[in-house]
Amino acid sequence: MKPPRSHVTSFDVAALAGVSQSAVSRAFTPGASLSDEKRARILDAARTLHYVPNSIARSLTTKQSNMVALILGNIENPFYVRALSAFIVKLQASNRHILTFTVDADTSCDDAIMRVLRYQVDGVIVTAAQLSTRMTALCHDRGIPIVLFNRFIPGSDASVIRCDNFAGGRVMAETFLKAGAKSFAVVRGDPMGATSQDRERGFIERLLEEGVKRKDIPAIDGHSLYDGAFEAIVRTYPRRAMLPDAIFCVNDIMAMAAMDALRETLSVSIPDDVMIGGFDDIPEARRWPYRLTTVRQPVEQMVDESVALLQLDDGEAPVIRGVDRRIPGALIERGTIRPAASGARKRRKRAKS
Amino acid sequence: MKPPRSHVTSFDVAALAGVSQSAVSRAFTPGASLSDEKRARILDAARTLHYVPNSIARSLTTKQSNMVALILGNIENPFYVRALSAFIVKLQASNRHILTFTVDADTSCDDAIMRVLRYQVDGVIVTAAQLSTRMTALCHDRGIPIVLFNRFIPGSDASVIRCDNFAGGRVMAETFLKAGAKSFAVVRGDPMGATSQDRERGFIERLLEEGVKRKDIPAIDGHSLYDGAFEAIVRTYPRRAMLPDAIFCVNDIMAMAAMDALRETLSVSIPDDVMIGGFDDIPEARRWPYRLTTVRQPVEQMVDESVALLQLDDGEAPVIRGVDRRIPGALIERGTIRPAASGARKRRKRAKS
DNA sequence: TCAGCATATGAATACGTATTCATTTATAGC
DNA sequence: GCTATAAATGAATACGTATTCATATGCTGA
Repeated sequence: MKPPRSHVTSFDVAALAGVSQSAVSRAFTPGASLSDEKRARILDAARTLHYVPNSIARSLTTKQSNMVALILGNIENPFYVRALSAFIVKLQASNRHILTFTVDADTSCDDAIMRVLRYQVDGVIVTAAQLSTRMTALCHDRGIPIVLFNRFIPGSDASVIRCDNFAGGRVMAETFLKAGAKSFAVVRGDPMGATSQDRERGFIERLLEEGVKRKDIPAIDGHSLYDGAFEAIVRTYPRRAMLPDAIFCVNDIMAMAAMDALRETLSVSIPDDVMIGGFDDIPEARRWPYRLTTVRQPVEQMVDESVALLQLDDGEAPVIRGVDRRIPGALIERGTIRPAASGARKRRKRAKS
Repeated sequence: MKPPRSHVTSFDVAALAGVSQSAVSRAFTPGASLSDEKRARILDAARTLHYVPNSIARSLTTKQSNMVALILGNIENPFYVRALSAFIVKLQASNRHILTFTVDADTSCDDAIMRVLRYQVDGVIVTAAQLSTRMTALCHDRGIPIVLFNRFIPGSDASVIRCDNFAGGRVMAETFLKAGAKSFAVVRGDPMGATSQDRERGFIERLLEEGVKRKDIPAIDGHSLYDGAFEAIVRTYPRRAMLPDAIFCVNDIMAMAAMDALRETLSVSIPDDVMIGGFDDIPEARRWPYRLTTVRQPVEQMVDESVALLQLDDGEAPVIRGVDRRIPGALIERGTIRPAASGARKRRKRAKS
């Protein structure tokens, strides 16, 4: 029975290999000056002793933890799960480790940040959570870059990477219009969240241009949750006659909830009785019961740009702040919106020449 | 412009508060011996200097990183997302931090373990990934507890917490039998994985007892993926006449895929033309298009027991090994299996007295 | 008032590595 | 063969905290 918890250190390896501790350290540092013969001998010794370098101690001297914090709310939304997954894969590939936090959806994540700070992380990514400007300042003071993923916090100088939600909303309106819709509704998520707001505003703006009255575009609160949207839809539309031509849900889970609700309670046929538009293009959206027409968020690209903004590789670069990158989404046409009316009889003005 | 990256240390705080560095350390250590007056003064000084204790340095002396590694494969399966979420919440509540890793589904996670080891984590949780016994030994040598979540690796002395998959499979068979099914099929996940195998074996065992021939229970490989199961079902059942009475899918995503596939390609009606059983009870399973009858895995309890097994709180306890806890699942009856035949004309033997 | 004890406090040190600096050894240029 | 340069090496130190040890202080009971 060997002594438990006896951590073998670089000194032990050094002793066995007959070299100095410095040499052992160098053997595990790529690019360090060390003869091949000695390196081989050290690695051998390390293997027989089951030596593994202690990253904690390493971080203490390097001041580089090689860790990135990921703070996320609302993990119920598959979109954020996809983003999480993409972040993990991407960061792992560059030999970085991920410290994951969840906070209650749309709660301030200040305490999470405080805990993150203690770990000297190399960067912070925040998604689906509130963040005070004080915390941003705290991070920036310490040279820790912080990027908001699909979040926008007014007054903050944190960098943000987001989908062009406003344009996406417009595209959805355009698509409904081309399909001949004349009455509308929008299911929104967090009424305070910029993401939901932007999508809604883009949608409405385009409709206003077409002469639709603002008061004729009712907003339904779905709270970005399946159940929330399901119940809201059931409550709002007790009878089929009350349905508009088209409903824009600001994200896909809520669109799926709306479809399920309408089909279950009113046996509605989609898109014949009502058209549905979503946003995100989560994997479920293309499945058979839904075949949702939606705006795809370019997750991979958004993740790539977020990580790039962290500048993980040159530690001395000043932290980038204040970037606000909007990446366009792409309309994915599936079965919940009728194809553009072929007769071209609906276009009032601004008809494509 | 203040000097960037200048980390304020406990010495700085000590200087400002007019005390020793030891005192500052004690001010941040609950239960340490320090006068209230001095503690208040130190916390004040810390606040004005924006001081935050450095957990890295702390971990170096305490040999406690307060971090737990979570290694997961197949994040596509919502069940594991739920587990992930539960783990994060639970560990976060006890002030622990989570280091997240993903590995390719059913790939060995040895390299992830190696990286984890470097961080001196207090515990490791592995789910949906292979793990060599060598790695288990490596962790145990270092006193790092490791628990397999819903995984079983023969020959390993890692502890495992899992659902009683075998019993769950039996229950599903029983339910099909009570509903009057006479022909069956099973969609399995990873043919090598113990989880999938156990569910399948339990299912088959119960059917054999009823006189069903083994060769009459075809197995279809769905690879635990939605798309995998969808395609396998389409390929296996080109015509409706070929369908058995009941199909047991060893997890819910594959059950959903099977339902979608059968409805889309054959316009099959469920449960009238064919009954479907799942396993997991993911949130999607209860949604309108599915209303899946399934075996619920008690995620919360499984997570609680997993964390308990880590013994995070008494660091000196020897690591628990070799535990194999099987927690029973619960049958959730919804709409994809007909209710038990009321005429009670089908029960041959072992009829409930 | 004093022994006896619990509490407060600071100096010093350990934790395990990376890295600087000085020294030695190999390499190249002529 | 000799100098100029580059590579290799080890000793020593820094990183920021927790903790041990010894000392000082306050408090109890007689």
